[in-house]
Amino acid sequence: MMNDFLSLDKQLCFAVYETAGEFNKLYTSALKPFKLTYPQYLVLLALWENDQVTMKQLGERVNLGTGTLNPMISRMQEKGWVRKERSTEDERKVYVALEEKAFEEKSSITKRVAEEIQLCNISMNEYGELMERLNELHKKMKQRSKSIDA
Amino acid sequence: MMNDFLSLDKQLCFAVYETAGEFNKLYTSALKPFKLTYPQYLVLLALWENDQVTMKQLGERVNLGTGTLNPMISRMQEKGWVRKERSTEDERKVYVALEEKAFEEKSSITKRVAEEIQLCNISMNEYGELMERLNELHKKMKQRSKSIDA
DNA sequence: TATGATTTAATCGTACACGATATAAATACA
DNA sequence: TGTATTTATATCGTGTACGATTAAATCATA
Repeated sequence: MMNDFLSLDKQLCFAVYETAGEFNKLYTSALKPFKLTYPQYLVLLALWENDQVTMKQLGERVNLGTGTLNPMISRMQEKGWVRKERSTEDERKVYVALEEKAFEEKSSITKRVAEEIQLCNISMNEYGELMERLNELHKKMKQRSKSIDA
Repeated sequence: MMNDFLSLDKQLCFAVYETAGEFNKLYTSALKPFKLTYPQYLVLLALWENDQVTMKQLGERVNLGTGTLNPMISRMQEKGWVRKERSTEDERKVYVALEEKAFEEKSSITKRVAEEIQLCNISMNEYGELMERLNELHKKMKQRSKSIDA
């Protein structure tokens, strides 16, 4: 029983690890024409939904700490996707805002990504099922890490 | 229809990304006492199954290129987990072999990891289901990336 | 209102991760 | 035999990722 569990766990951690890697490669190739990386695209997705947020809020949305996010946003700023604006009311806060370029290119970027994904022939059903189960797992893992912190 | 697809995709890539991140954190904390990282543990898992393989073979098993694997194996060598041995028959090849330490600590490492995982209260059923679906997806994504290369 | 605690960003050190390039050994074959 | 191609590993540059530390602004409260 314990052994079954261990062996399943071994397989699952490989599966998650490798699937994440494949996603990375897939998106990397789709995003290459735009000179965007996969994590940068995830940040854009978050910002397209909700612009003008602080670094902290953005970090919570994409699950990244300041040590990762800060240099990444700086690079995106240099490439003209976003700008940082320090709040005048509370000078600790820095707001991240989308630049015109990010709005203009939104539809070509998402279109390109969708085309690439569809090459994988994944059905909507498969997609939905997998995601539900991933989210269940994700939720449990987050619960654990929170209870550890406490 | 296209929009449903796009929105599902967006959610799925987030879900995979974040779940991979949570796995990383979970294993990182479980492996800390052994001074192992999560990718290093995956390499050990592969080597416990099959020792004495070349860098190339190992890279295929864990889905990592030489640019990632080589410095990682060097670090693991410095810490006494493995050793590199250049083949005398074909001097291009380098075999990776486990050191005694890796055999000795195997059971305490896997035990520690299993304990940590069980804190998440994941049932065997959930585990198995999720993995099957991940593997389906993974297979399709690999097919795609292979057909691109060709 | 001074000051200690909290909040927010930025920086630092270590370790992946990948594609591109370099190097050297082995093989193919004209 | 000699040269071109292939194969295996190593290195390089860029970009995540994370925990720990630093620094500055704000807040709480004595």
